[in-house]
Amino acid sequence: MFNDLEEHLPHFNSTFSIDCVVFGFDEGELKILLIERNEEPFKDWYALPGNIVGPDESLDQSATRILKELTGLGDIFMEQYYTFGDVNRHPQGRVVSIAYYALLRLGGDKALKPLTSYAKKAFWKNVNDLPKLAFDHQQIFDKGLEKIKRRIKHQPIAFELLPEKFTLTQLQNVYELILGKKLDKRNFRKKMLSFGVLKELDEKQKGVSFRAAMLYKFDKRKYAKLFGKEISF
Amino acid sequence: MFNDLEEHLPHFNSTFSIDCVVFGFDEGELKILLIERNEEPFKDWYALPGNIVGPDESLDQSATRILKELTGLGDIFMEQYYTFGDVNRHPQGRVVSIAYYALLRLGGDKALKPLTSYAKKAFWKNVNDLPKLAFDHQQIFDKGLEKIKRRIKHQPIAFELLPEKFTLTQLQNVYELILGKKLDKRNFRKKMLSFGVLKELDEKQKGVSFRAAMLYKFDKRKYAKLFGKEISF
DNA sequence: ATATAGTGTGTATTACTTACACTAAGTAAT
DNA sequence: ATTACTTAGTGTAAGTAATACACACTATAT
Repeated sequence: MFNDLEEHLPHFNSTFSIDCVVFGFDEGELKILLIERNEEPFKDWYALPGNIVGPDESLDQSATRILKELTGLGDIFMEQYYTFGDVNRHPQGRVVSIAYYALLRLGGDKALKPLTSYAKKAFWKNVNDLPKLAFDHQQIFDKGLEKIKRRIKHQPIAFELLPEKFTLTQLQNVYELILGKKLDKRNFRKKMLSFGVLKELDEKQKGVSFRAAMLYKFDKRKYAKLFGKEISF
Repeated sequence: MFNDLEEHLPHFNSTFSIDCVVFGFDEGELKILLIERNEEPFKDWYALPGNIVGPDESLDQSATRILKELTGLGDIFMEQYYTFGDVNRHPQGRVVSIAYYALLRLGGDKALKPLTSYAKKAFWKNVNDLPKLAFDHQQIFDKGLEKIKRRIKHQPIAFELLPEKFTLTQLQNVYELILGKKLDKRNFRKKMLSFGVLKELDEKQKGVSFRAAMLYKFDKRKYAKLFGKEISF
């Protein structure tokens, strides 16, 4: 299939891979998905989920596949954000890695059963309490977090982390965790509601031992419109 | 050097390349640098400058080298912004391309004498009047323009396009061209000056057949500080 | 009934954004 | 020297958005 390449293009043995920073919001914490590696190099180390891009898949397809293998989920919000290509970032050769971040609704306890051989297991870890990571994955994570910090200020991506029905406090929580600072409750609500993408439901939170909060969902049509525009938080 | 790769990593013949969208501002126009290709595929077509990443250079180094070969200039502001990896984007094989944009002070008439064999010649072309481009380079350009539109709103990168001494009208011009809309002169000046990174010089524009404007330069120290923060234009 | 813990609401002040039009200064032509 | 031309340079008022701030309400648990 790639005979032409050998004949015409200057090339050397090289590989590209995808690495994913998968954010999830659960029990008031911002977490990312890590795996424990089952292969050399860095066997038994913790790492970001990632894999080699196959010859017949595009980068986006590859990222989607990796997440599917890991979580069983499709239709996840993801976005490519940076490509890491230092010469020695992989001890076994030249591997350029294209990084994606993903935002995931944790909601129910979705069991993580990686279908891949390269990972022993997968688990969620609070972003403020990460172990030492393999390769340059700490750097990849740092840049990913920085990216969604910027992004959340200008586009309504926070919803991607929440279940279908959520309270305003939960939404505020997501913003506070990503931005790393406290926000004023009244101002937050005023502003959020002013975007006009939230729909108040006739339903309240359940199972809490205090006053139950109203549940909201977001209006997908208006949300899609807003997504195109720049908002400012 | 990359023996390990052959032994351990799944791989196939593949290559990565860098493509650059080099913006320049000249005579009131926003331009980019194009080359006329001297090699197959797409021989004689116009294309963005770009090249294969060498085995011993990082992505940033490679991008810097490409610009140096093309313009003779070093120390150019550039930033990686997206990686294009569709399976069939290159007719001869799998080539993933990491895209950079660069902002360049045109100022004097710097002759463009490409030192590379793959380009017959290089020239500047107004962004609103681009010819048909090779590969997926139109798409790469589109995304690059979109990127600096976003970026210029939040970070003071416009200066990178201007000569050391410039007038406020020139600065406004850059903003208008990138954002693609007219701005109010008084409001623009008010806001720009409020950032506190501009220094008024004791010097005026020369060689114009009308009232000469004051020249400004920007204060690099304050500029560096501001660069870290988010501004909003 | 009482303690507890989180929900939900309004206003006043300040800062920022927008819209808008004329005079000043220099050059070129007569 | 006068005039015509072209761009430079300036202020204010009105509207909009951001911020700071405190207490009563409601559901549950004991």
